[in-house]
Amino acid sequence: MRYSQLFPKTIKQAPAGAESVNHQLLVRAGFIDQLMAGSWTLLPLGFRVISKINDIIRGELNSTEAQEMLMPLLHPRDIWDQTGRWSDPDVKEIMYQFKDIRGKELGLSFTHEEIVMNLLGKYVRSYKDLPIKIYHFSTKFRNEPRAKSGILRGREFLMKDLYSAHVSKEDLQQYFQQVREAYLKIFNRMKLETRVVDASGGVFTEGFTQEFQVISPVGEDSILVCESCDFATNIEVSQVKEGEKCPRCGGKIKMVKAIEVGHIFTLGTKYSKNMGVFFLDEHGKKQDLWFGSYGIGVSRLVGVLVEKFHDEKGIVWPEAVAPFKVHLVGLDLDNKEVMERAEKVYKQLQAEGVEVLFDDKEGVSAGEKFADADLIGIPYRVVVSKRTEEQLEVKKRNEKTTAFVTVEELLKQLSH
RNA sequence: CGGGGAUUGGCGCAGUGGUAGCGCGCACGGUUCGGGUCCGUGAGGCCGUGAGUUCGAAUCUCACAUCCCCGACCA
Repeated sequence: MRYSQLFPKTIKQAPAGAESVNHQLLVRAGFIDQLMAGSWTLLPLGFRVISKINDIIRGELNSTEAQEMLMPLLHPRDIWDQTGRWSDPDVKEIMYQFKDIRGKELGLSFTHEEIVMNLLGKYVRSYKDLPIKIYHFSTKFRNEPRAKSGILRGREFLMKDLYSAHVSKEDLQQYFQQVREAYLKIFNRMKLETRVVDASGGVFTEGFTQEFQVISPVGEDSILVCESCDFATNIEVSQVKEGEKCPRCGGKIKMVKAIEVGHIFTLGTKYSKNMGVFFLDEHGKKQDLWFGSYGIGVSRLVGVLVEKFHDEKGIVWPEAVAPFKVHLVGLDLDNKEVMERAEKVYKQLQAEGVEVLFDDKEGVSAGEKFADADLIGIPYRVVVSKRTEEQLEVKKRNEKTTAFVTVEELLKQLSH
């Protein structure tokens, strides 16, 4: 991508009122744009980050034999009535519900348990049809009383939700553990350290759930963590208190703020029973399905990553989720020879499959280009200028030092 | 939904009753050329909306809307 073509360009000043770091930096660097409170456009750069995150999630979930699909966001009331959730006062607070022009009652999706169970009811007959693991990436709508903190809490956001149906509690629990491990890999790949905490299921279930929390001062949840091991628990359900000893290792327990990035639920047979969905076991006997659901807040993750990975100059993306791998900065581009060299490097990198953002603008000072590169936060900054001659000047965003290398050496460095 | 703050060119802001200004950005010319150079010229605004007060309102009053923050509530 040529920077001269990139929409939109960076801006110097954060919008009035933007206080949280992710709000300021993501807007300034041109990753997101606000439509209204809690509602954001993912601009081209932001969308590239989303795609990277989704690819990571997709890869790990597919290796649990889960299958990707896509479900509608506009839901008819009658399916939601089957579990009684349409009229649940807690649900009514967060679900957008309305009538269309014919008077048909519809809701905008804030989750898909009912829709998935309805789908399963059409296709599942036998124990041989199970287990089923299906997921999608889609927009979720939640009528939040208060949208806040940039992209961290919106009224409309992107989420990956996975649903699984099983013949038995044991099989569900086994898959639940498998998803738990997959989630840890997913967050690990984007360099996010998460604590897994037992939590309450809110409007979803009274059953067992676990949250994946990233410790951060902008977090909205308070969790109790052990200073010595990875023990953690949500204060909503905790048996231990701050200052006490860790039940696992005896270390000291302290309270910290954290952001929830994932939540996994064992939902038991409640949905299956309420919606009359069952299967026949090997004795021809009707059995309820064991159901689970598993969510990751994808757009929230973008904000969390910025909160965790930034410095005073801008964002510092972990490589796995960066919108581009290389920010190629051309200086002295009004010099024809330098421009030709920069173009050549740009094309070489592209030919090798390296994702590169090429700052090809003429008449822009070096300082301004460097400031933009720091703000956008791409992992490798590669300079071509009069000074670099036949070499490239490489600097990693998260390091201070620069090095002069050949294109071949750079490609080698990028490949591992 | 309770409390607080904000609303003036694209963005950030100043302007306490007498015909609207600065910085950035943008356009043009020159200058500079490795950390947001400098100089000049120019385009761009029903001062959030509505109702009042006044000879006269960005400025005073009231209502509403929108955004941000703190609570209550939650991927």
